[in-house]
Amino acid sequence: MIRSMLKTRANIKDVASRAGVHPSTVSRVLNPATRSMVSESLAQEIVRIADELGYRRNPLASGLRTRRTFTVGVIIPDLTNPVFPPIVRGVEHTLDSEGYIAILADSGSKRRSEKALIENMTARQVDGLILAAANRKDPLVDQCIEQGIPLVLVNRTVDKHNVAAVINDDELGIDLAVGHLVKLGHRQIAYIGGPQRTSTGYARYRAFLKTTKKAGIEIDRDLIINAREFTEPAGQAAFHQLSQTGKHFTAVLSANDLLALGCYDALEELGLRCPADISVTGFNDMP
Amino acid sequence: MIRSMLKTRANIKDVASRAGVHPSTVSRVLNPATRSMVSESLAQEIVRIADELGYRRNPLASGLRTRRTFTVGVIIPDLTNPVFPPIVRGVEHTLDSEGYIAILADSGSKRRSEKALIENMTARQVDGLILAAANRKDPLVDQCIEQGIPLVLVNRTVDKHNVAAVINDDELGIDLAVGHLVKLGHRQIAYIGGPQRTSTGYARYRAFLKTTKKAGIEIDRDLIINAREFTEPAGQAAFHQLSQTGKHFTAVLSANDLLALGCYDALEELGLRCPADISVTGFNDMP
DNA sequence: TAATAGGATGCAATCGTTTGCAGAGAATAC
DNA sequence: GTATTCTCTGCAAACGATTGCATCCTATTA
Repeated sequence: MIRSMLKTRANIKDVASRAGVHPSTVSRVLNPATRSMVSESLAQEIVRIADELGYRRNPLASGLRTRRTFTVGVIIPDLTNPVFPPIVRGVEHTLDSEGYIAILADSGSKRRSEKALIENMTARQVDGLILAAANRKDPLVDQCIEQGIPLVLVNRTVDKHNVAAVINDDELGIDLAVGHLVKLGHRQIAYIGGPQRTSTGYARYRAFLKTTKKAGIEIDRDLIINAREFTEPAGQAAFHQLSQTGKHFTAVLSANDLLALGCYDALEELGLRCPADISVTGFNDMP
Repeated sequence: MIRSMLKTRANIKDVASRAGVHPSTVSRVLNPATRSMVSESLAQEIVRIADELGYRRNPLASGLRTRRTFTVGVIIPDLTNPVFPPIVRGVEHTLDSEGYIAILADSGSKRRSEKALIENMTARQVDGLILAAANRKDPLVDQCIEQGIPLVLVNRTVDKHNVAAVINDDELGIDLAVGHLVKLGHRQIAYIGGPQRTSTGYARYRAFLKTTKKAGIEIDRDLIINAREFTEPAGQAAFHQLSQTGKHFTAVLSANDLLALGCYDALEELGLRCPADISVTGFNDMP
């Protein structure tokens, strides 16, 4: 075959000429929405020829014309944070089943690069964006909405707008954690929260206050520390800060598992044992 | 401005007409390789106008013409396996710095879907593929090579061809692990290996045999089990199988951390403690 | 001063699809 | 038997960029 030497792949024109029809006819057959326009017998013949030639529609060309790329951008702050892989996996799987693909970007939590990434993705004509790194007030989100880019937030949400967001029930989670600690007999509970600029950090902090109040537990404000980041070092630092207050506490509730891990590090440095000396509870669901 | 009402974004024609030149001139200016063709003063003017209008090249159109999409496909068997996120992150970061983006797909270790994914990605005209899921004999890899698709293997490699692969030094790793156990005084060492169809599983198995021989350790073949998968349940099952041999061993070396985790599960079920009763060593570098 | 070289820009075809419009028959209505 | 409506397919113009070729103008050379 000459074809195999010249071009890498059959295009719509090849299929058309092989079937003795015009490319537009082939296009119509291969598009479910327009398939009914062409006579059934011819349609079948065209389909046959198409996959005989191994034809695949070129998404670039078709996207150029239709402005749909069946592509969505996924921006994650840090893929090595164990919260995200399962999310990404699910997202990717769902997209795949609908014929979409995911463009993945790890922003490394840098705002600058997030802006650039969004820019890049919209230039690439993604059909939508999935953000897992939004802050409560987020100019980037504002901008997307303004430009009319379909947007879904994951894990976190924003204060303004009402943009689709899939998040978990922070209040319930904190409630369960507090309940658990209380049931174990803890009364002096410290709290290590996350950054208040994030919806999760903020919601969990509020939930902690509310839940402990409801349970009738007195909380010393000095035993509440909101870390600047959801990271292990931040948790470690926060724990040290707690212990430096000199106040007594028997349990620590962390707003996030990475923070909790940091607590363990600090415990070890201080020669304390868990749970013998102090209980540490996290939030997400890491291994 | 009428523009803002009609189209979403300035295109090359807009820039051209605003600058009073032909689109081709704009194209040349914006392409580093051809920029020198146009007079410096005009070039600067065009650049100025371009970013005044917020012009971004449309990668679909340009890719259609040039057949380069600055896109690479990344196929991972299971993103929730902690080995992969750092890899993906690194890959993505490097690609990004070169103006490429990553299309991520999690194959769920299914061969069928891998084939479909590769198909999908090549249809989308990716400039290259990164596979983290190759088997030692891999028809999919053969196919890519045959079709001339640039390919890089990560984490695992194949027997045939010599395709670029970035992998770690399995032999060294096993050597270190065995050395460590020996130094601790272990002599009865069991081994839980990975699937022999993978280069990692195979190489580590060979390395184990070689290293223990070198160290003068007698290994009972019954205490070597190669699991079918690199998963926690597989490790668990393998450990049970080991204990059912009734043979004595004081340490287990696992070819992978997930397998090691499975061992812990099994230990717990058997009421054994680690490291008091038995030492368990893994391989990769999970938290 | 005429011939020639060279630099800068425009022209138009092309990449592979999609889709509004038009036209050709065939079928139906009157 | 003519008029009207369908049904099916082709035509050609987009979509937004790139690039070989032609052209024009200016500078160099003999």
